[in-house]
Amino acid sequence: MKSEPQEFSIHDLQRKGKALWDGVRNYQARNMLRDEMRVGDRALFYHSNAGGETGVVGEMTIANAAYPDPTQFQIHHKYFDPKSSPENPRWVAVDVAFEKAFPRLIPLSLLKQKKRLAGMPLLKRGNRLSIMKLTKTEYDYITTLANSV
DNA sequence: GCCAACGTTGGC
DNA sequence: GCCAACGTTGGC
Repeated sequence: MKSEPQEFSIHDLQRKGKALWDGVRNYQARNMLRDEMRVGDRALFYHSNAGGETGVVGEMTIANAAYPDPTQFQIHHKYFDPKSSPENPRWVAVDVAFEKAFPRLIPLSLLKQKKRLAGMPLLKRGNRLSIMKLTKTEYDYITTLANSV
């Protein structure tokens, strides 16, 4: 799950313990939040658009299944969507819980070097989704990298 | 700041 | 439904 660290970082999540993962405004990503995420699922936290600090930074778990993203109804919020309504909400959010911050960032450049990660949507050309599935094998391998880099 | 690659909007 | 224009994402 991607977030720009200047917006919301792993350290923000660490401080809060639990947080609303809001602002997803892409249908494909929304469908994954809504249809595929269950309480207890594990997720990697990815810092996007972070200059030299772009990459995977930690782990979290899904603490609450998808429900309507409250920010879509807040007129002055940057995630406000005038086309959405409480009766017919368009966007959903989940709650995430902090698990761990890696001792150091796993840079995107390193992920790209690993042949066994080549199938990850994150590394596919042109992919801009902020929510992506990964296999258990990929997940475990990345957490291994976190401990060995 | 640049720009490729998308996604969305809206005229027709 | 087509498609041009525009907006966004996100790596570099």
